[in-house]
Amino acid sequence: MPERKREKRDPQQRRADILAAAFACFSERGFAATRMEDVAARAGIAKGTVYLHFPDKEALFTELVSGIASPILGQIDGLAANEAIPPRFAISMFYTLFKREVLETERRHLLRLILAEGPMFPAVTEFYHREIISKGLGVLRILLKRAAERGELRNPAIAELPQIVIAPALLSIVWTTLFEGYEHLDTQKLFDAFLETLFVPEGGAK
Amino acid sequence: MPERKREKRDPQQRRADILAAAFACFSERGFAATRMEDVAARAGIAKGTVYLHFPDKEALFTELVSGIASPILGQIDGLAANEAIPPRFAISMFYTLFKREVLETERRHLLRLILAEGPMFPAVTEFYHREIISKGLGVLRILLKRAAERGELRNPAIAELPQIVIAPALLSIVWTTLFEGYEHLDTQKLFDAFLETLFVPEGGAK
Amino acid sequence: MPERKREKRDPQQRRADILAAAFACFSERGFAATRMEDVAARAGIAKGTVYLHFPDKEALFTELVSGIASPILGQIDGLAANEAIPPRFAISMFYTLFKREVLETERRHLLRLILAEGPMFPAVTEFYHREIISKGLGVLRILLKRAAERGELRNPAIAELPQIVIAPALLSIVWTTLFEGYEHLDTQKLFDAFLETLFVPEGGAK
Amino acid sequence: MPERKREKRDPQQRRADILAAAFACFSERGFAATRMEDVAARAGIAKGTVYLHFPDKEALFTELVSGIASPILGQIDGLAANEAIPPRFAISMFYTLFKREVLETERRHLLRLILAEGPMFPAVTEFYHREIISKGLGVLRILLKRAAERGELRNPAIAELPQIVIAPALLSIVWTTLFEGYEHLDTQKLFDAFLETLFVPEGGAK
DNA sequence: CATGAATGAGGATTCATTCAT
DNA sequence: AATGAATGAATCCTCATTCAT
Repeated sequence: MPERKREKRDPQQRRADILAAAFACFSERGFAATRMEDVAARAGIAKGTVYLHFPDKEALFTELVSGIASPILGQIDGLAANEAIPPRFAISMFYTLFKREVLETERRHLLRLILAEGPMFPAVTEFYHREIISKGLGVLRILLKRAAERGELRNPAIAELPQIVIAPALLSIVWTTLFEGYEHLDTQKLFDAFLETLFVPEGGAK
Repeated sequence: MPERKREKRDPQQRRADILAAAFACFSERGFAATRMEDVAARAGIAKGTVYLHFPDKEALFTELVSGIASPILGQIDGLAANEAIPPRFAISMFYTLFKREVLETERRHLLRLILAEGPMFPAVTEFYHREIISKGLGVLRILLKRAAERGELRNPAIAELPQIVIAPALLSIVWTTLFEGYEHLDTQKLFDAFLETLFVPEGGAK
Repeated sequence: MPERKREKRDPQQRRADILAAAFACFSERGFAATRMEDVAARAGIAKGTVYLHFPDKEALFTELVSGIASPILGQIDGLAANEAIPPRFAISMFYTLFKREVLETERRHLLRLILAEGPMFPAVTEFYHREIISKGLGVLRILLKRAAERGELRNPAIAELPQIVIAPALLSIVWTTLFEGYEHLDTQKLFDAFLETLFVPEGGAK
Repeated sequence: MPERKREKRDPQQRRADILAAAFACFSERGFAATRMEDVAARAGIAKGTVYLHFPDKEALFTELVSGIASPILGQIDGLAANEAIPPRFAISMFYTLFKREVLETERRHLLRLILAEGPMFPAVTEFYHREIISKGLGVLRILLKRAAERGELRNPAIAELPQIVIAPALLSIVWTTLFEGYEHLDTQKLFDAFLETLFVPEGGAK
């Protein structure tokens, strides 16, 4: 019997446990359908303990979706800095990073959460636009402009629509979280084909 | 006294009213946060009356999301039938249709609903894959294959990944639903630029 | 078996039932210790039904203490109007009225409630001061002044302290609700003796 | 580092600190609305420490209200002992004592506490009647009787109703606690005027 | 059919009390 | 002894659903 009553843990660790449990619950059932008791049970603690770390359900949710995003960001930032890196390679890296850090981890449910619950939590949406989307698009814009100047884009007009680069990533997330069970999608192929479509073939330029 | 109480309407119409009200409510607040009373109020009827038409909240939701999709479908089906229609034009029409029938109507919230509530209602997800996604991809696959055979695609590999065509549509929905308030996205430009990227320029292919 | 399920009553009556039940509960146990379920049970209805008539516990309490006072007031108002009524008789009537309408009814717990919970509900205190105390003191002031002018007060200075007339009433309430079980107090005697103390003996003036 | 944690104080002092904190809290918010943590915080100690001195919340409350009364008592007792002290002066002293020791200290909330929580703690009510009320009335009865015998009372019947002397004191507490914010009451005047009413004027009795 | 008052299970949150440190 | 994190019973309130009118 794993009778682990009144286990006292490092507050930071406890907090992390709760966030992990909350992420699992919210991912599976959404904000409204998740009971605080579920989160507690999943974290292996009592109902009341959650409230020692988060003031209420909404705060738990908000901190959760806000906090999970940050780590992704740092890695993207670097991609545009070095001009020596070919834009196509940088964007290819963006997809690879996205695949490894989001799509193939539990974080893939994050976007679903934001999309699903966003309108109910404007602060979250605003945060995501400001901190993630806006910055990501900024980097992409630089990369696309650089590519356009170097004649590497099949359609230079795309340099003004960095969102287009995000589209397949978004699709991969939606597909994976909703339809993968019914029909497989090879996301690697998707990203490769998309890159190949955006960029002039490597050897064939000129 | 203009007693308009207990107005008796055509049951079919009443049913449609409820579904319309339900869609508005569910779109705005999600399944859990929508109260049956809200739906009734929006439909201009009493709480109990809803139950004369739908056995319970879940059934209302399920019938709703299922029913809303059908009208979209019919129009897409025709696009691939006529071989005389140039594939590029057909796909352009697909985007136009999507814009007019989904993006610029309240139906744009549909995806959010499915994404948000899908995990709680697997039947809905399954239905959407089978009835909408699967069929839509089928049509696109035919069109892309035809385009590839005619040498109209810049990257013929795309013929096997019709999801790529959907990606910008998906992005447009997500953007409109979540971020439009913070930063405008010109969806027409997005679709046009994407089409231009997919297809070999009409006259100018060397 | 008195199985009286889903009994539909006149809303006004239902409301009154709830208020009566709430009064009993709040009187016995105070605001905090009273459970809404207790009130419902006492009113013979389900928990949720209370909320159809009062938005929350606090509103129930506030309406209760505010509403109970009103009927008392009307009768007092008249006492000062007629100059022909001797002040001593009017004040004697005041005590009699108080005894019959408050002290000897369940309303006697009202004051205890206000005294006990007042500081937690400033709106209630304010209401009582404005609607009851202030008006009552106004009437008393007129009566005492008249009595002083006619030389009927043993100590004319009291005309400026109408609160003194209320003191025995207050005492009777406190005694009755707290200590009557341990030691009897003859309130009639108390009021009579008090009157006799305030006023110059009837025959002996001049 | 001026580590002042885990300060060890004299247990008696610690206990007194807790009682003082508890009185402040209970006075302000009542029994139910006071959290043990509030008491602890106010006493400058940790939640658990309270339980080292009092078994539970109820015991803390009971010991508190019982303990607070004792100091008042001793001083009153003496008033009746010395026959040389004129009754009027003794009762005047009673009011003065009451004013200084109760009305103008935080003890003025005591009555409210007892009145509010009495029904939930019969032992407290009983204690107060036995230890305070009963003894106080005993002293007053002696004084009034003595005054009556010496012809100093305007209305000798009062000798049998010592509660009458308490009435203005009670009123002053209630007024101060509830209504002072809305309308000022000069309690000194109240007591003086009442004394003047009870007793035959010193020199001027015709 | 339509109504909306009534029901009561369910979930968020609080807080007295315990106990490992 | 002192601490304060952890516990979970208790309570307010909501809302899907029912049913008497």
